[in-house]
Amino acid sequence: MPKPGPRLRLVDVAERAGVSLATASRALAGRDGVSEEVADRVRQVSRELGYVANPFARTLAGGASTTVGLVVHQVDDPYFSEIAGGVIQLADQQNLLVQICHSGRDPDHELRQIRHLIAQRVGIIIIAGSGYSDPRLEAEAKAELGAYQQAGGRVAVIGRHSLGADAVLPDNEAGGLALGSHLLQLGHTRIAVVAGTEALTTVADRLAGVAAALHGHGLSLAGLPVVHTDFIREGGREAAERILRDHPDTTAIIALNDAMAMGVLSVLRERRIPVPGRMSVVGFDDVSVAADLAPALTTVRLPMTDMGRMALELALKPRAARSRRRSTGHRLIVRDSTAAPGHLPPYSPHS
Amino acid sequence: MPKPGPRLRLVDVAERAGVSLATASRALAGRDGVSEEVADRVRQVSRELGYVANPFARTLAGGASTTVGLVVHQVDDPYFSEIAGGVIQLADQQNLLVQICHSGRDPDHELRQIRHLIAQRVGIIIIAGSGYSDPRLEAEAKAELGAYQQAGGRVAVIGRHSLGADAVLPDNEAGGLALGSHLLQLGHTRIAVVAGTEALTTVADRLAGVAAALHGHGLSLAGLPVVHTDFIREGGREAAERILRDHPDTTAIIALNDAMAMGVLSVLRERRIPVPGRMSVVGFDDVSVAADLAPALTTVRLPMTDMGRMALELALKPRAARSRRRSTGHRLIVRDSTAAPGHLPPYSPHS
DNA sequence: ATAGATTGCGAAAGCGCTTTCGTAAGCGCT
DNA sequence: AGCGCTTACGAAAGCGCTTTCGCAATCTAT
Repeated sequence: MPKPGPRLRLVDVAERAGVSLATASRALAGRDGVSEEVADRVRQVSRELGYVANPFARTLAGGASTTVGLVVHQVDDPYFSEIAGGVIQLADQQNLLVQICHSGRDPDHELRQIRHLIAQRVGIIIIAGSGYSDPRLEAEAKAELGAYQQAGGRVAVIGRHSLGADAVLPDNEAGGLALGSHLLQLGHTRIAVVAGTEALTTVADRLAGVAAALHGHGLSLAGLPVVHTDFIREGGREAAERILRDHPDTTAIIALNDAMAMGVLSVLRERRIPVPGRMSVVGFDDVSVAADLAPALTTVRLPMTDMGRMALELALKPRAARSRRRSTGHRLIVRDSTAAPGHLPPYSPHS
Repeated sequence: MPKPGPRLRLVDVAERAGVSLATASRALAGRDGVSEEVADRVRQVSRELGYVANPFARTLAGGASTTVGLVVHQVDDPYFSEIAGGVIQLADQQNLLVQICHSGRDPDHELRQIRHLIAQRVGIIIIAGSGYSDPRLEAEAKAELGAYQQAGGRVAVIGRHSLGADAVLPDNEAGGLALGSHLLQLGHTRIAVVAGTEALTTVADRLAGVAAALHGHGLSLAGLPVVHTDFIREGGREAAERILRDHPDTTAIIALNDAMAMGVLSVLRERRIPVPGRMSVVGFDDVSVAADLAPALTTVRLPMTDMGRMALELALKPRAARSRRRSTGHRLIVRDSTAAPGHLPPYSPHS
């Protein structure tokens, strides 16, 4: 790995401005103890020379860190990249740098990333994405982050409530309920759920919402196929194939996120199963492409960009005595992937 | 901004291992000048104590930087997030941290981000996304990066050739040619091009390919509507509306990236213009959702994930005397959004 | 006027690491 | 035994910044 070379230092600026190093530092940091006149001169020289402070030295010397670490499950998943977009939007305004780390949906890796960020001494850590239901791992992460916060670090989490930090929380349960109710009202009863990894709390929450909807109609989740696979497109594909094979009379599929819904749709398209004619499909999140899919996906909208922004806002605010929670709105977006059942004869794998 | 608190330092490890600070540093860095026995002891203690070096101090002291800065035009554009995925994949393997910055497609902002990364003393900078045709800005960025490389920094660029650095280059012109030829062979002649920002070199290259295809069939780009808008979905929408208004007899639209193609498709869907029956549409890039669109998009596939990986590989290799170029394959992927023209009567805005 | 409180600034001490330089010990050679 | 040469390690100097501390100079109060 290379090492960068000589650069303009603060001493150079100080010299050119005819002041001491200390004064120059104070002037640029906006600390007082410097006359307006001198401060102006320093700022002026600094601008002329195009001086940019070395953040490593600054941080090392105990200065404030200006980078925010963002941990996501997967960078190239639209759900996370939209959240990242929101974080970056606000960070840019505040002149903060965002460092994105991805955990690959592996709780151990996530913990390692968090440790790394803490070691980096970033000032703010934002953790996006569902928590894991393994209590040991959550506890470990929580302890690590607790010490970090104790030491002055700021933490905010998105879509997760178990980390003892300020949180931005979509109402996953209510969303699940809305989705379930929508399908039930259309008249579906043979509903299958593509649930994603069992280890994710988000999955559990959304599932609980679906269960509640069913309960309201005198049905139960226990009687329906619930397939746990990976929380990504490929997982949706697998689940869809299993459902078509084992429960060919299913008329509606609830995927607990849009990525999996896209996988489901792709399988249905390959098999030429009409959506929504023969099968209704719903997703969750409303990622930006959901509206462009074939057919346009009925889903629950979460304001991902706002969620990212809100999380950074929370982290930026002075730390409160107890962790704050901000919940986000959600809205059922009905598009073309759902309809009443029974428009077409049921699918037969051998036809 | 908070400052993190006290942490385990290298001296602590050294003390516990009964060696000097210097020896501990050497042992952990794998430098020689330390006996195997002592080195083992230090590593052992370090592991037991869970020591993680402070990268700021390390970098400041002239050590190797382990973070790579990735500059993209827009984080939440799938084209870039797939590239980022590739970079991160390899970086993770190499135990490097990736810091993603986005420039918002603004060359000035991009330059600022680059300066920031250099100031951060990251060891590697990867710049993804088209260059700008403004020669002044490119020159400035090039100068900045040149000095950085002079000083030992590593730079790689993706899809851009003007920065005097190792580059991963998709053959945009050949891709444009493939797209043009495909439509011409289907029999289209009233083709419109949705070109994206004029200031991007990628746009110019792809356009040149289209022009070459036309030329081969005795046609010329000059005779066709070429609409320059933003290189994103919304730009595609605008362009599509303009084309439908001003050139209602168009039978095929070439969008120079998938994002804009998605915008085009969304407008056509709203107006209930059948694709490909009445209008064929092609994109460029083959982002992962392209296959799931309505209809599935005919496009040119670029291996974005590989491109990200390749760029980091190039940057990791010892610097060559002159900048290296690796070109990527591309492949026309014919899906359902293209067909021969004239299957249906032309669109009339007043029907 | 003089003591005490401000204010504006410079000197210098770190932050935690890497690296250079110096030294003591161990080696083979004459 | 004496010489150089290598090897293993410690002391100490910095990397570029922030901050504490102390000292003039200036100001307020008596």
